[in-house]
Amino acid sequence: MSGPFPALRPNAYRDTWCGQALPDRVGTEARVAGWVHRRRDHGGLIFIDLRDRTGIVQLVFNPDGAPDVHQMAHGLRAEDVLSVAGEVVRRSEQTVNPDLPTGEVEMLVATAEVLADAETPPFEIEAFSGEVGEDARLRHRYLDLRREPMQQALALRHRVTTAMRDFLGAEGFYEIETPVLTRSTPEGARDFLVPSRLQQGSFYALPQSPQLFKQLLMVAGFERYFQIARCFRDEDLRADRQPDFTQLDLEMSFVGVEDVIDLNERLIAQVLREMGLEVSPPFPRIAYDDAIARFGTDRPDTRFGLEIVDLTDILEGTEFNAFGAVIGSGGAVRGLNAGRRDLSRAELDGLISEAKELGAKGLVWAFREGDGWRAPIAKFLSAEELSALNERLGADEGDLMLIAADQPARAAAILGGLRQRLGRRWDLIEESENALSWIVEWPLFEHNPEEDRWEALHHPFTSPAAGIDPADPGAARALAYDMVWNGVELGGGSIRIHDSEVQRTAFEVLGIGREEAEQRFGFLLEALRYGAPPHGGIAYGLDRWVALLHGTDSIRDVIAFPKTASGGDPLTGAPAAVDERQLRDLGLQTRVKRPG
RNA sequence: GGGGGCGUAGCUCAGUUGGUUAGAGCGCCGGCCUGUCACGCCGGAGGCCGCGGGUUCGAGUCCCGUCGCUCCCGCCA
Repeated sequence: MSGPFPALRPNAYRDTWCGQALPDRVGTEARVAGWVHRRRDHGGLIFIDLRDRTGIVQLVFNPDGAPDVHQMAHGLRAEDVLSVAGEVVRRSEQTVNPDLPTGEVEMLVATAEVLADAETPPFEIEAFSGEVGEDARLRHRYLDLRREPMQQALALRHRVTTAMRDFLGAEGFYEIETPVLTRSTPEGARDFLVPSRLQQGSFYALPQSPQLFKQLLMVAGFERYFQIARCFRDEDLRADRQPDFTQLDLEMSFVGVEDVIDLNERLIAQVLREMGLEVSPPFPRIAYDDAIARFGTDRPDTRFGLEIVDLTDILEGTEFNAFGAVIGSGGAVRGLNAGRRDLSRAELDGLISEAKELGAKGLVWAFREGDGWRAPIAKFLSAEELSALNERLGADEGDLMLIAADQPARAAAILGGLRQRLGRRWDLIEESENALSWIVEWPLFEHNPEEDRWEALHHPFTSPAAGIDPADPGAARALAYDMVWNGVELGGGSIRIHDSEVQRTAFEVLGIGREEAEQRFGFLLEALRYGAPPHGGIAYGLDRWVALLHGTDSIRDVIAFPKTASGGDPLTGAPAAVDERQLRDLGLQTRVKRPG
C-alpha cells in the first residue's frame, strides 16, 4: 500500500483506513472505523461520510439489505464513533464524486457498531460558513484538531521532525535529552521558576535553551548531538512566540563556521526536499552591518527590493538635515510605476503615522517628477542636490522616496519596518519563492545606552572571531550565523568559546565579575578547563519552520495545544490557582488579601 | 508596561442617525424523502447583545470602568 500511511494489521474495529478505500479494493470486504463526518438521510437510503485521519469514505445503508443496521444509521449524529464492515464496491458512473480521493468507490454496510455517541460539537468539524474563532477552537482543541487544517499541520510537523532525525542520524548525531528542571542563569529572557520542595527557598528554572548542557556534551566527547528540545521563556507572546516552544538544537565538535554552515545547508535542503521544496545551497550570506544598512533589520526578507539607501552625505549639508535616510532603489517604485496605483494623500498620511508607530519622529515623502522631486522638501534642495538624489536612488518618473531622519540605526529600523509592510501591501513579494540566507559577521557585543552597559548580541558563550579587547568591546566580531527564511528568523548559532579564559573575558565585558561568573557559570568554566574541543552549533525554531511550510503566520496553528496571547490555555484553564496544601509543601507563603 | 482592533443565537456574522417584538447563513430538534455527497423540502426551538456603572423619555448602538480574545511596540542572552 502506497501513501503516507502504513498498511494496517487487522484489529477489532478496523482493518482498513477510510482514505484507503480505493478502486483496488473493489470487491473485497473491509472493516473501517472513524467519526461520522456527515449524514445524508434520504429516509430510505442513508449515506454517511466516515472520517479518520486518512480521509473520508462514503458508507451506504440500504433498508433492503439490513433493516436493523439501517435503523441504527438513522439515529447517527455528527462525530459519533462508528465501526462498520461491508463490501467495497465501485460507484456507478453517475454517482462518482470526483472531489473525493475515494470518490470512485463506496462501502455497502453489512454490520455496524456504534463505539461512542457524540454530543453536538460546539462548532462544525468541517466549517464552511466562515472560519471558527480561535477562542472556541482552543477551548475545544481536541475537536479543532479533528479539522483538516490541524490534521495536516501536525502530520506535516511529524514529517519534518522525522526528516530532521533521519538526516542527523545519518550524519552521526546522537539524540540526547537534557534536563527540563535546571538552574536559573538569568541573562536574556525571564525564566520560568519551579520551587523546590526538598530544598525549600530554592528554585529550578525551566531552560530557555539547552545551550550550556549541549556544550557540556561536547566537553564529554559526544561530538555530534541534537535534540528536539522544549524551551521556555517567560516573555510576552506574539503570533510567532509561545512561552513554551520547540527547538531543533544541534551541536558539533572540532568544527568551524564553514563546517556548521555546510552541514546545515544540507540539512535544510534535505528536509525541504522531503516536503517537496527544492532549494539550492550554498545560500547567500549577508553581513550583519549590510543587512541593517540595506534592509533595516537583521532578518531581511530578500524576496523583494525596495532597499534602503543612505542619503546622509547628500542631505547633511542642506537645510533639510537628515542623519540617515532612505529608500527605494528600483523595486518599490517600479511596482508603483507599473501603473497599479498611485498614492493618495490619505495613503501618504497613513505611511507617516505607520512610521510614527515604528518610532519615527516624522517621515518625508517625495515623488520623482521630471528632473526633480514633487515633495514638501523640494524647495530646500538645490538642483545639484536633487540630481544627486536621482542618481543615488536610480529613481524613475513617478517613483516614491520616503525619508526618515534619525540616528542611522534608528532610521534604518523605521524604514525597514515600512519596507516590510509595503512589500506585503503592494504585492512585491513572490510568494512561491523561498529566500534563505545566512546573516553573518555579527558584532559580539552591543552597547545598551540606557543602562550604559555591554550586552551579548547572541549569547555570552559565542566565540569572538579574533579575540576580545575589553577596552573596545564594540570592535569584536562574533563567529555567529543566523538562518533567515523569507524574513523569518529560523534559527541562529555560533562557534562557542571553548577556552575558559576567553569566556571570563566575555563575562567581564558583560559586567559579570570573576566571583559572579564562578557562582553562576562555574560549572561551565570548570568544564572548559578539562579539555574542551572547539565546538559550535545552531538552534532552529521548529514551530516557525513548520508554520512557514504550512503557510501560516501563527505558530499556534502548528502546535497541538498552544497558549493564548495572555499565556493561558482555555482548554485546561492553566495557569490556575493551587491549593493551600501544595503551597505549604513548597514552603511558599500565601498572600492573604484583607478587605479594605 | 504602552497602543490598535474585536466581543450580538452553539458557530460565523449583520444590526442604519440612539427609537416598535434584535436578524441572516450554518448548526441543532421534529416531519417527509432510495443515489446523495456543503443532499433537498416543510416546520420549530434557541439571545444576560461579555460584565459593571453612567448619560437619556428610551442604549446592542453614546460615555467610563472592567474582563476576555487578537495584532503591534517594548521585551524576547
